[in-house]
Amino acid sequence: MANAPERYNPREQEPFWQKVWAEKKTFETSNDDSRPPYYVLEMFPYPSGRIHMGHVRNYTMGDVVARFQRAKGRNVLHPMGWDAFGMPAENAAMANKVHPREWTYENIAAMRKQLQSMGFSLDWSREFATCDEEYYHQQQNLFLDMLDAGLVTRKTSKVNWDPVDHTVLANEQVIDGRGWRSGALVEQRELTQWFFKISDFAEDLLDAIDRLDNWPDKVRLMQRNWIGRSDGLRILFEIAGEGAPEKTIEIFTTRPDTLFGASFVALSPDHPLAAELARGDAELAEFIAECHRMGTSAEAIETAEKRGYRTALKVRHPLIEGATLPVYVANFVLMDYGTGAIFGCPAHDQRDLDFARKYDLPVIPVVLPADADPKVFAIDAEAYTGAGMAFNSGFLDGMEIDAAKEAMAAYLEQRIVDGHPQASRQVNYRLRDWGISRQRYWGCPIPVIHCDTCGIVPVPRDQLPVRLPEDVEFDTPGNPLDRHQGFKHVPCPTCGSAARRETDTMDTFVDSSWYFVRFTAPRAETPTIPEVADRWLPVDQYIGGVEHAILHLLYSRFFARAMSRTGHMHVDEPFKGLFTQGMVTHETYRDASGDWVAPTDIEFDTIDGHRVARALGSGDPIEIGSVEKMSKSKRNVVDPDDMIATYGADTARWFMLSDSPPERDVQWTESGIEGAWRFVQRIYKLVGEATSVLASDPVMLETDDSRTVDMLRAAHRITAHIDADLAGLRFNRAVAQIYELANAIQKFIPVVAAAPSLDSINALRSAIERLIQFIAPMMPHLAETCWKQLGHTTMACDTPWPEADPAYLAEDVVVLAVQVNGKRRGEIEMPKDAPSDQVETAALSLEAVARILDGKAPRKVIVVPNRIVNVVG
RNA sequence: GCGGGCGUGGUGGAAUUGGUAGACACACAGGACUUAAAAUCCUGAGGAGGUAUCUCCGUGCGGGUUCGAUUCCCGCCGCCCGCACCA
Repeated sequence: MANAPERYNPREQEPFWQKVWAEKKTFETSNDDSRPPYYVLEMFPYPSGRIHMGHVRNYTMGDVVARFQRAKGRNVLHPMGWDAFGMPAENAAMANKVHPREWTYENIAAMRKQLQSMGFSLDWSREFATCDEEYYHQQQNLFLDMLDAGLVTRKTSKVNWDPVDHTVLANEQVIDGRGWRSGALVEQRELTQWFFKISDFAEDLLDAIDRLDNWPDKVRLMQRNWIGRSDGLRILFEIAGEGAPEKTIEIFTTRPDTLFGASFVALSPDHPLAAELARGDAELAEFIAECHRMGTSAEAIETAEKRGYRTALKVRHPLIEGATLPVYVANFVLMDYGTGAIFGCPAHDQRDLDFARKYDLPVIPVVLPADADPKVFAIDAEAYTGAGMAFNSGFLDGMEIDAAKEAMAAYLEQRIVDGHPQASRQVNYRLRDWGISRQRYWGCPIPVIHCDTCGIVPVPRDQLPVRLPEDVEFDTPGNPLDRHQGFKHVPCPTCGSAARRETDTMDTFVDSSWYFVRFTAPRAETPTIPEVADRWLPVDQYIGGVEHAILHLLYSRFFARAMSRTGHMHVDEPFKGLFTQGMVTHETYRDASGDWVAPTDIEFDTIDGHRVARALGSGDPIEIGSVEKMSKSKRNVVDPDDMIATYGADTARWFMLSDSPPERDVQWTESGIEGAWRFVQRIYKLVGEATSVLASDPVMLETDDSRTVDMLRAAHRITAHIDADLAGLRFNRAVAQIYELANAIQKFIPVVAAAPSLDSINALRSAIERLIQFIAPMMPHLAETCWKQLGHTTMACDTPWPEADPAYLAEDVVVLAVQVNGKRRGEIEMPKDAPSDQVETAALSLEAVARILDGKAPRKVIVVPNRIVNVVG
């Protein structure tokens, strides 16, 4: 290339190629395509107004996967959309008097432009926002289908109320007793709410985790714990004496083996029996009221001591003739787990022990640790919860815990109390139904009508969608829909009398629980086209932040099941492969007064090998602080737009993929981005040099220079590595391999230039073309520019992925390390697969080995073929 | 408290099933080019000692298994994450 410019200019090249891809519809995906499908998806963004570095990292990874799979011959679906309902739009409406719709769509337009400037291979023809009428219309259809299928329920229960956002939160959305979004301390309120019956699927959601073998173990474990299966026993305790409102109390336990150590029974303050007893006991009523005031925030729970109120009731011990146990109402017993009642065995449960010490109840050890002496074994301040053998326990004595549990269950199941078996096996889950009612405007309206005569009436399908009204006020807190007379007051669809429209909207997590299905047929007039959904799903590779390990991923797994049950598709697990990427971090800086300072306001220097920072302009000293997740409050945010303007998208993409393993946090550094920039320029220069050498006339046909074969060997070896690394999402390792290839080519170019042969020119062409193809998924614009310069008229992104030729991978000579007593003392070069005795002889003949052996014969020689020899002296 | 993960040069990080620790990059130092700087290119480098060949020590700490341990086992120390009155 005669007039090739010195430097690569991304400001010219990037928009150019983006325009070409858009015009050629390069990345638009057809549902009818004979190539095998591959669905790669990154978690779609909330349209906050600007993309951040976390988006850049997330979508760059997804784009590498998409472009790689595309080059490997797959029909790739790689869509993008917007998780567009939610509170921030309403907050903006309140603060700036702008309608949430307007605010949201403006943000989407701005962010779409930013994403497009990154050059992602997205199919923009499938784009939608969850606040699009089309989308929430279909979501209302789904809701009604789920209602018909019995997957939706309405119940009155205690709910988490966020006093700042004026709305209800699901359990999953309460973090450390605070609203996940507002951060406000959550209150408990009694409300009637809509629920999805996710707990119906608890068993299946749990079992199927075992088969999600392309998910991180960490996420699988978190989901397992969240579902929280525990196997236990419900046991009936007979109430002793007369005058009690009931004959029995049913408790739940996972430790029936410790029943002989029971010393009390405790009821939840919300237990119906407790309420009944309180009617005749003012003091108990006061105690229960006090418990309710206590709140259930994490802080309240942690600081609350175990407290109980001793009722007049006693129950008979199920096994010990004549023995009775006192019945307490205790503040630590939860009504919505198990039966709301427990038996306490203080010796083997810390909480029960604390309670027993406080109220001076007996502590009877019934599990003996392996080495303990039964005569002296006693419980002091710590309960024994480990393994051991039952003792003090009648027919259980001598059994290990598991056997004792089983024996107790089998025994009690046979006994009849009050007409029922005394015990029944019970599986309990921590997972609760998913409350989806939100008292907000900017969400998907729940399509039902409340009629005093007909009850709950679904909005007829031909009247869908229930549209969000435009004319709403955000001046007062609370739900604008509830104040909107035209929206709220409607005739009953069944009887025609005056009725009330449901004014709650759905939790925005509903929107994100099926968007990945909708992408397969985004304009369908039904929620899905089942055969199309079945073809694409499950998503082959889903990529996003680990913060969604429970909420979003569990809800989506539930939705896939619900949608399968209602016939919208036939795939139970939505995401075959899951990858959770790390965060983007940056150093933090503070000035003398302790205020955070933005990196753009600082200049850096190196003094005595130490980095020092000064404020731009004033020159005041700045303290370099810890590396933290980029956040506005710490002012350590770097704007992707600035990076793209300065270095271009490819440089930002390359930096995001280099060095740090994708699942770990990556630290954004100025030197790192500079390094990426230099590599972009280096590749460009290398291609320029290679191009001129490739154009030279070969002076001979073949070459006897071994460096040509070495070049090909390296190129093919690296091809194999990169292939495996990209398939396994080990981008940082692929990057290292690409550097090696670039280094090898750089050394090879002068070799070819000095003595161009047909052989060496072909080897160089093969190597440099591979290099460009390897960088193509990572730096697509640079790759296209280079590809063109290498004389191609087709695009790099349309070129099949290069293969590694096994002939070049096979080594005929290997270097084996030689150890003496496990210490490396030298190496030998041997033909591949040389017989062990030859290897041994060669190793022993090494001077260093002979010197250390000092004439003595080795005791043993271990030969690991083609790897290592260890001489044991 | 329960559960899980991590700990390797100045830095980010490599290292198949236990088999040559430190690939690749960043930063650094020296050199070349330049009036000079930037850019670029070349060279060096885990630590200690030695002119060099070389020797010793080295993957948080202490043990163990093994011909051989960053990798497996046991016990500590430190950091990070998740759950948290779930009976």
